[in-house]
Amino acid sequence: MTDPLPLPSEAYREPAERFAPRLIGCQLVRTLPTGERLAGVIVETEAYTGPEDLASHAAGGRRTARNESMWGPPGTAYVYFTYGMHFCFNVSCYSADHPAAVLVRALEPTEGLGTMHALRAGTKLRRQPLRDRDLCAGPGRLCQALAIDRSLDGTDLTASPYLALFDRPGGVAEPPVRVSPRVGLGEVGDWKDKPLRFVWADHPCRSR
DNA sequence: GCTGTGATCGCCT
DNA sequence: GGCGATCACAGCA
Repeated sequence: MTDPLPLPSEAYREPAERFAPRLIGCQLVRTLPTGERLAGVIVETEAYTGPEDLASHAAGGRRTARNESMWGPPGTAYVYFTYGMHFCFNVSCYSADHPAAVLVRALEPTEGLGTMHALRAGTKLRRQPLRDRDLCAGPGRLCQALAIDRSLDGTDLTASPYLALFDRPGGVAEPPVRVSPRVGLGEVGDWKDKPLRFVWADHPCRSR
């Protein structure tokens, strides 16, 4: 197998429904201001295809200060805050001025697990010890574990020293991917049922 | 494993 | 003023 290379720029130009499964098995690397590396392999994603997608923050072509990064060039990080306490990390794709993005929902943590545990511990007491496989098993969890917040919104993932994506290593089997409807959506008609969620089948680090 | 519920606040209507 | 691309916990199977 070969060492992981940066995800090539043409990969980001795919439509979200193709880019989302393409990201499964790729590596997300977060470098802290201290220089410490935190990393994980992507095991779960969701596609938000464009203005026609009623579940998207950009449904109907909505463009606001909050979702501006969805409209950025392919490879722009879109980080938003939700439920009063969580961040979610997305990667914009397809083309500039087209609001398509892929939500990264879960990672298998591979580097910096000690720091991830510290970041996830936060201020609240935890009754059960946190298992490694649960460190990044959800969109809010992985942002907390990798110290991703609104300050990274708009980051160019193809050129940032702080946040980067690497391709799957060559010479290893392609991960088995299970496709299903997206989760956590409100009333969005047909779009609720479309198969736009991609999960590494039976991976222990997928979200529940 | 599953289900129900409270927490908490920026953003849009 | 209402709600959300969620999480953790309790209680039950």
